[in-house]
Amino acid sequence: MTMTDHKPPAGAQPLEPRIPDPSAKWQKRWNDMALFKAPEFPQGRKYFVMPMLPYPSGDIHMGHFRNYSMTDAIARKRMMEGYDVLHPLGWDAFGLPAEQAAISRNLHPEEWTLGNIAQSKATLQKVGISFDWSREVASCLPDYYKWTQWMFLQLYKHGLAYRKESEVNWCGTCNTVLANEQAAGGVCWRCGNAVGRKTLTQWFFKITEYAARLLDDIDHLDNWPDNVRTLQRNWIGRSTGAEVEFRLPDGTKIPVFTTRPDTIYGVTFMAIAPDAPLLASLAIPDARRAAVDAFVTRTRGKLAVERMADEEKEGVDTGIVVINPVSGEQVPLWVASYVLSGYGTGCLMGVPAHDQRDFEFARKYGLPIRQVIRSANEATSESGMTVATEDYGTMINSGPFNDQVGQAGVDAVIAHLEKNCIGRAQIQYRLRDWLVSRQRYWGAPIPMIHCDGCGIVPVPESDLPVLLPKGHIDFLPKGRSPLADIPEYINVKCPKCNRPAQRDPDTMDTFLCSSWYFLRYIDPKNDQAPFDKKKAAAWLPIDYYMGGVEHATGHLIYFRFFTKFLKDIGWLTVDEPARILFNHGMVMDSTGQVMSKSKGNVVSPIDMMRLHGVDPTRVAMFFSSPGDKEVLWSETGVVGAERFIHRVDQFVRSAKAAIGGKFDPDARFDTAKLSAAERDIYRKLHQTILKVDRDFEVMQLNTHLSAVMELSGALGSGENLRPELRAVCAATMVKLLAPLTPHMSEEWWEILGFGPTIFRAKWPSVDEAALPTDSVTIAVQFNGKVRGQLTVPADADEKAVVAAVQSDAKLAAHLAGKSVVKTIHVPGRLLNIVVK
RNA sequence: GCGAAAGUGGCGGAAUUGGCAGACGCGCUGGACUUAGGAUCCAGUGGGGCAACCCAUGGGGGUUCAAAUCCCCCCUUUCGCACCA
Repeated sequence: MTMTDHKPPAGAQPLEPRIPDPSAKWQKRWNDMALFKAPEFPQGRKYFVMPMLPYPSGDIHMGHFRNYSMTDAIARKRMMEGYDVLHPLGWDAFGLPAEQAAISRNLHPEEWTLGNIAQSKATLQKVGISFDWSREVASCLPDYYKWTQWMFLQLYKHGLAYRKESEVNWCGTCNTVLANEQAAGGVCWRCGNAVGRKTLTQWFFKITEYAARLLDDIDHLDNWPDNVRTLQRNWIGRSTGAEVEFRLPDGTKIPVFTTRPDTIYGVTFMAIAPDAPLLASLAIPDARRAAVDAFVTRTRGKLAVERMADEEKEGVDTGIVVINPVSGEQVPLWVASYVLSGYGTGCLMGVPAHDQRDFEFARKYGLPIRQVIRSANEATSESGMTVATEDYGTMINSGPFNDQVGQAGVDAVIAHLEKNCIGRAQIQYRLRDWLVSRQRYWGAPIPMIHCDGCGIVPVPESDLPVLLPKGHIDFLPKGRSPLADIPEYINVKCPKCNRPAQRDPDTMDTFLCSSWYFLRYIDPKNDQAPFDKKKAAAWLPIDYYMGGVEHATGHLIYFRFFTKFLKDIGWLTVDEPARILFNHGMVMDSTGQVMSKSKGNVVSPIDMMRLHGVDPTRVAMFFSSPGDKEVLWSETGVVGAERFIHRVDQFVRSAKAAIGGKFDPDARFDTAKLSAAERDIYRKLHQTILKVDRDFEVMQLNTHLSAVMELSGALGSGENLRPELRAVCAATMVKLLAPLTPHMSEEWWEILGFGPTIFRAKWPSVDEAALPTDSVTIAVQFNGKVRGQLTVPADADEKAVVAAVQSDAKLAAHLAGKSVVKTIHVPGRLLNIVVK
């Protein structure tokens, strides 16, 4: 990896920006006046805005620049609106790339990480983002990860952290296990390689205990994008149904989950996952033993992607029979590749007539198919079926349940199960517990000790942090944590019995670090607690959280989970962390490729700034598309931005020259005393304020800018305006631009004679009296086609407008020889005359 | 396969949510001023037609006085989930 080169394109002359860039001057002043330093406690109205915690992979790129420029714009507008603003940034500083860098260039991960942080921070300061740097956090520093460990201990104390042996996602490239969310689609989220499986004993968080609340509370996240809410709902995946206890002839229970208890008479086989723990404990008849073992070995050896790619369902008969507790019938138990060990009980009842997967499996192995549901329009015989019928319908061939319909049938079977103690209504979630241990060095050590005598013993809170050992460490992956090979680290005394014991050698998933960092921003220096409860109560929730959709089913679920947990144990007063979530679009290169270091198409904001200045670059980016859509980055757009800024600059200077001395930038004018031209401008000015407010709040900064451009176009040179109005227009335009062009606006504000900073000036408000117009231009349609325009008094009614049409020769011609069927008048918009 | 979103000039994108499609900008064309232009300013710019007008928001149907917007079918693209019983 190389740090971004800041050299101009080959052959280009070193150029001065077209407009002098005042950014350094203002950055220094802001710093000197501590403009962005948030108070400990908000005094008045508060606004907590933040971007998602970035991983410091090198210097920042255009994507970061766009993202932070958006939170910057929000922070600055809120400052002008009088809020106490908290706008912090920190670093998701643990994680694999640092370790990879350590291996490939013999740098300690910490050195590499802190170097990247320093460089990124320097760049962000140069582009003038309004972060309160006094609250910066880095998750890899002991004063931060001490509290990450503390979080782990709280979860453990409350029974939400546990260890279990299971088959887990294993990335052979990264040499570590992965959480389900990080192995979506069977590939590793970081390196993109196929994920394998491995049986290991690992730490898990019982996020499933919060599944219901995480799902239900999505309904209250009104200001989150719908797609994120849908993604989360699907990811958590609630299914309602029943658990049914099938039994072996010897009485051993084989519980299964089903969403269709009404199909229980249609069960013709049972299927168990090859890796289901239950399978190992079953007595398989000798005759079948070898075949079953061979199948299990073969299936379990496959990578997750290979298994998913298998179109054919495969299986083998175990020779075991299972008794249907409702019908009393005996059916064979198969091991089947399509059964997932992690869902439900890892075992299912096969109902081929009414489940497509079971149907395909039954067809392949010649298992019987029995219809037990009759739905409205299907009457095919079992042998003629080509697909399963999964619709609800009337129960048939179902003994005492015959003729029950749909949900009533489901309920009747569940009632029967419960009455006879052979099952119960149940809800299943697709969400799995969160696997949090990682076999790597560069993460927060898991604060647990394994003692032969006492078992698992948590590190006492007073002993935190458990520090990562420094010095010479072999980072080369061996399939176990590098910490396992450091005796000075691993060997400790048991806190309980004081006898020799071992530390847990693993570190935590970095998603833990980022699950609570927003709380640390609130109280970053606290060495007694992760944060102060009163400060948290005052600042939370986050008012505006900005990040990419890619975190919809990972970080954003974990972070909601932590918030709910901390509320439950009395640390927080909110149970949702963020009020507004905004998904920014990506920055792509001009060919539509995502900018990424590995593709080598990263554009550095530094080059752009040097060439064009900070604010023109911001304008070009904001202008190119709305905030939630991607940007295809091209340098051509910046030309328009420069021209626009230049025009505003001219206007501001000439307006100041015309007025000479002091003026009130928020002055109101009596429209009756203005000339017609002035009244039009004054109206335009206030219409612009209205539009800008509306557009800004939905991050449509492209139309925010276009509104101000229109205003600027309408103003022209401004020579036809009285100096007071001309100056107010200049001041207002400068304010409306301030969130987007902070440095230029400060400069203009100073030119206009104000100070010390525009960000303590009042955001413009709309003068309602300026808005009404006395006449409007409306479209005139005949039979829905626009045939002309007409300027009429603003309050003209339909009759008056029709009369105006009749007296307009060109329009009246369309009426000649026709009869009017009807007219539709939309005041201020159009008149449609239907003629025949 | 399932689910979600989106398809508008040469390009980025507007359109108060059913009311003049193409705002604003880039690019392009012409002009002005210039020793010069990657500067600035002015004008033009969806397609067709001398015109009245006609055609245009992926394609095809429909609802409506009126559709980029609502409904149905199809095509394409992007994203998410991938046997969740």
